[in-house]
Amino acid sequence: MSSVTMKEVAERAKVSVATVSRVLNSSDKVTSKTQEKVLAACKQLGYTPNLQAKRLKLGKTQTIMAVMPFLTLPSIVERLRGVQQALAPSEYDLIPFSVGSSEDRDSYLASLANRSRADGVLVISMPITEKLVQRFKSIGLPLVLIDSNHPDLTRVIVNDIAGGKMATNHLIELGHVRIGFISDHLENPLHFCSMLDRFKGYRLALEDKGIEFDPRYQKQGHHGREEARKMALELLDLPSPPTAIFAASDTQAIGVLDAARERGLSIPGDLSVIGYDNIRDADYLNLTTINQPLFESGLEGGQALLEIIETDEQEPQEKLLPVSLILRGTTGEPK
Amino acid sequence: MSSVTMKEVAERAKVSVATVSRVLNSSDKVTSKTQEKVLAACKQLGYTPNLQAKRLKLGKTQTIMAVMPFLTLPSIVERLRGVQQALAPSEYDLIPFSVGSSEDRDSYLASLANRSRADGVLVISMPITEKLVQRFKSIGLPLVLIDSNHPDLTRVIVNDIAGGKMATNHLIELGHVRIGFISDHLENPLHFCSMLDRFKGYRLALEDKGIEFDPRYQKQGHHGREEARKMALELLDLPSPPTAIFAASDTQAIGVLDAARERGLSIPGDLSVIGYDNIRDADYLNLTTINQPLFESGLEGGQALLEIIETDEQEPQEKLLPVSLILRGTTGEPK
DNA sequence: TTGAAAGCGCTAACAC
DNA sequence: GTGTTAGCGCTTTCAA
Repeated sequence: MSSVTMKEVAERAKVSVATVSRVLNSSDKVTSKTQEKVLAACKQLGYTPNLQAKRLKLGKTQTIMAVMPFLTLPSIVERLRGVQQALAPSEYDLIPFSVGSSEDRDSYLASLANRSRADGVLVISMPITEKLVQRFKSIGLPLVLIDSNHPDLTRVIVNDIAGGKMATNHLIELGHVRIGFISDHLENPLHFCSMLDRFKGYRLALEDKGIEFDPRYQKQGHHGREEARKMALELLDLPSPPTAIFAASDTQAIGVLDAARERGLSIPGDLSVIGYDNIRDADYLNLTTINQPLFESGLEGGQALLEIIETDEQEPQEKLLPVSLILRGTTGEPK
Repeated sequence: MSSVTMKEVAERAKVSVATVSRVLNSSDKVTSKTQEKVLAACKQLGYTPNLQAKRLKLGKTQTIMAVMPFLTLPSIVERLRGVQQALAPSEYDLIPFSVGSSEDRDSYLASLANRSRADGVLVISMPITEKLVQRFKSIGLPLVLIDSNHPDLTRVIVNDIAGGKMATNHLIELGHVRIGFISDHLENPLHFCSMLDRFKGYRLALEDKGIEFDPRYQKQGHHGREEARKMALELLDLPSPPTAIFAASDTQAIGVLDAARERGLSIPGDLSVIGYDNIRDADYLNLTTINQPLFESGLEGGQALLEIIETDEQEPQEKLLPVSLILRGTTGEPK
C-alpha cells in the first residue's frame, strides 16, 4: 500500500540517501559502481520517487494549468491537443480547466495566481483582464495566451484580419459585390475576441476593392447553427440580397447553408458561402473555408511557456500564425 | 515572487502555525476570536496554502489521472467532459493523458501504479491488461473503467449488446431482411472493445426474428470513413446486396453513405443506413443512429472513483448505462 | 483552547 | 565521491 522511500533504497544499497538522490538526478559525481548498486536497489524495491516531496523541496509544482472554454468547441479541443503534445516530452503535468463564464474564468485565474498551484499558466481562446495580467506579472508567474491578445504577454495568435480579408477577397475575385457577413457578437466577454478582427478584414477587403460597406449586409448574434440560420434568412429576404455570405465560423456557415436550403437556393449557383475554422464538418459538407492552424497554436503556445519557465525569459513575444484558404464546393461565380 | 507561508500568517495573527492550520481546516476547537484574527491575517497577506506541502504531509496527491486515446475522437472528448464535471466540485486535480498505442498505455499505467502520482486512476475506452489490474489491486490504488470492461473493477459501460440489437431490430421492423454489418476489427487492442458487443447484438436480433446470419454481409476493417466506404462497396456489389447496413460507428456510417452515393443509390429508398454513437456530424447528415450517454458515462465514472477514494469502498460495481434509438432520415422501408 | 515539535520524502549545502 | 544534516510548508500528536 505505502510506497517505497529513498531511505529504504539507501539502506538496501548501503549508501546514503544523498547518494541515491545524486544517482537519480544524474549528478556526475558518482562512481559507476555505486550508481549500479543504487539502480539495482531501486529496481528490486520498485522504487518511484515521491513527487510531492520533490516539488516541495524544489519549490516547483512541475505543473501547468490551462484555462479555456468548455470542450464543446472542436477548435478548443484541437488547440488543447497541441498543448498536450508540447508538454508530453517535458516533466510538467498539464491540468486543463474549462470555465463557463467570465466570472468563473477570473476567479479561477485569480486562484492560480500564487506560486504553489502551477509554474505557468496558459489561457486559450479567452481574453484576460488587465488586473489579472498585472497580478501575474507582479508574482512573476509565466502566462502565455493562445488565440487571445495582450501586448504585455507572450501570445500565439492567427492573423484574423488577414483571414477575414482572404475570405472576402476570394468572394470578390469570384465576382461578388453584395457580400454578407455573419458572426457572433463582435464584443464577446468570454471568447472569440478574434471575431472582430475577421470583421475588420472583411471591411478592409471591401475597401481595397472600392466596394462600399453596407451595414444591412452585416448581422451578429449568439453563436450557433440555428441563430446563424435566422440571421442568414434575414439577409436573404432583403430586397437586394447578397450573392455571397462570409460566416465568421464554420458552425455559422452551416446555419447559412440551412437557410439557403430553406429558401430553395442552390449552392454555389444562387449563393456562395464561405466559413472560417475548417472544422471536421466542413470537410463532410464540402464547405469552402479559412483554415486556422489550431493544433499548431497549442503546440507553439505550450513550447513558448516551457521556454519562459526554463529560461526565465521576460520579453513578451507575439507569434503570428498564418491562415489559408481551403477551396471547396460552396463558393463560385455569381449567376 | 515567493508566496506567503503559514508561519508569516501566524506571526501576523500572533498565534502558532498550528492554530492557523486549525482555522483553515475548520477544526472546531478554536475560539471565534482567534479565528477572526487568523482569517484577517490571511486576507491581509494574501495567503494561499502550499499544496505540495499539504499533499506531502497528508500522503495524498489530490490528483486523479485519466488515461484515454487521443482526443481526435469526439466521443472521448465528450466522456472527458463528463469526468471534468464530476471532479469540478471536488478538490481533486484532473490530469488527462492521451496515449497512442497499447505500449504507451501500459507503460504509462505502470508509471501511475505508485501512490505518489495519483489517488485514483480512470481508464477511458481502452482495455486494460490483467497484469496491470493486479498491480493496481495490490497497491490499493483505486481504478475505474469507463467504456471498458473487467469483472474485478468498478466500470461504467453502456449496454452495447442491447444497442446492437436495437439498431438491428429497427431495420428488421422496417421490413429489411438482408442486413449488412460493418465495423472495426472486432478485436482491437487499443480501444473499441465494445464493437464485439454490438456485433453480438446484431446476431441476437437476427436470431430472435429467425433470420439466418449470412457471413457475406459482415465486414470488418480499420476504423475510418474511407475504409468503411470500401467495405460498403463490397457489400453493395454482392449479387444479392443488403437493403440495409448497420455501421457500428457513425464515422463508418458516413463512409457507407459515401458508397451509396457512389453507386447512385438513394437513401433510404434503395438503402437504409444506421450508425452508432450519435456524434455531432450525425445530426448534420440526418443519420439515424444509436445514442450513447457519453457525457454521462464520464460523469458517473468520475463520481464512482471519488466515492471509492473517499469511502475506501472495495466491492467492484458495474454501472450499465442505457442506449437509445435516434430516428432520423437514413432509414426507411425497403423498396 | 492553544503551542511546541516531530516528521512527511526529498535536495543541496557543507563537511569529510 | 560520499555522508550528514537542515529545512521546504504543512498537519497533528502531545503537553500545557
